[in-house]
Amino acid sequence: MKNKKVITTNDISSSQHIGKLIFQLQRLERNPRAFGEAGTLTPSEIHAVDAIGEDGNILMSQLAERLGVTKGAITQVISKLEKKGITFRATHPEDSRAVLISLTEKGEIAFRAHMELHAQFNQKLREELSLDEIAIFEKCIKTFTSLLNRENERKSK
Amino acid sequence: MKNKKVITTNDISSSQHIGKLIFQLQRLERNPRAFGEAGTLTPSEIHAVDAIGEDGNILMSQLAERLGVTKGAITQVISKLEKKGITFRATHPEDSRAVLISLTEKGEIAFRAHMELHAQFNQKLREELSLDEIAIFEKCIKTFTSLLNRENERKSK
DNA sequence: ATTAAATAGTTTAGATGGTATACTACATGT
DNA sequence: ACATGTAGTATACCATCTAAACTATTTAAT
Repeated sequence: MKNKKVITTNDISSSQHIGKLIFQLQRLERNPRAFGEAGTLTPSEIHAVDAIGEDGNILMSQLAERLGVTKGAITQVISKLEKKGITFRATHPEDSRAVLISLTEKGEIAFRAHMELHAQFNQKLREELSLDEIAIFEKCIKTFTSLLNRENERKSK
Repeated sequence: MKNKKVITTNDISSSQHIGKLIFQLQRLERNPRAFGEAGTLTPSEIHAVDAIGEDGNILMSQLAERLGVTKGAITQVISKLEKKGITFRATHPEDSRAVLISLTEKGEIAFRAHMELHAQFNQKLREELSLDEIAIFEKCIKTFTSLLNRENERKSK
């Protein structure tokens, strides 16, 4: 039987906060969600919708790059979205191998519902934090992310 | 063909930073990793090791609660860890239904290697951010997490 | 004491989301 | 013209989770 904390240094506390953040993020990323008239979409589906929505239309391979997954994974998620009537494929006019993905009307609804969700979340955050705090928060997130990115790059070599 | 940004408000930028953070976190959470002599563990395995390591020993159901998954999921991950020689089961002395999980020597090695990884990461973060910034960062993370938590709770009702 | 209900953990089928690999079809450079 | 490269797809497999049915044990009610 041990004590709860074997090592006690001031860096543990920040780890704990970040740990809880990761916990909640993962929890959020595990469940499907309803997007208005567009119906229920899984996390990976809405991520794809988000990327397509921001670009207007996008190649399969660009989507793979952007979401950090293989082309095979994209084929699967797009096929599901197509079946749900959220996206549609079109052959690229100058390269018949390439496939351009776009949002249907229903897809646009899902996209806007998702944007709205984010906007609401950001507003809640602004209600609880000052502008200065948010500015620093963003800087820290950027630093944190680039450290994480370096970590991920290092590992994938 | 649309413009890259349909809507441009100042809350978009913070979304983008957070989006990238989530992207990198998920990327990190997708790949197994080597923990010294203890061998390679998948993300969910090291999460379990972490929780057990901090408590010394823990019941299956406590572990499920702590990791935010069902008991069935815990049974599965612990069975894998046991097969790898990282953890072992013991019957609770006062309730023969209950099972206490503990780390083996090898499990302790994995736990310490993981702690070390976190400590190194925190140190890098401290090199790039001031103490004041870190303090605000932690406050923001806490706020952000509790908002996320509320969101998750709302949904699971 | 008996018995019903609650609780701890396990098992298993199926959902989700990813990879690796082999494949088809098309494009491009020499 | 032909070898090589590239875009996307299909498929087998892996990791992780849930839900639901199950066993075994404990607790509570009468």
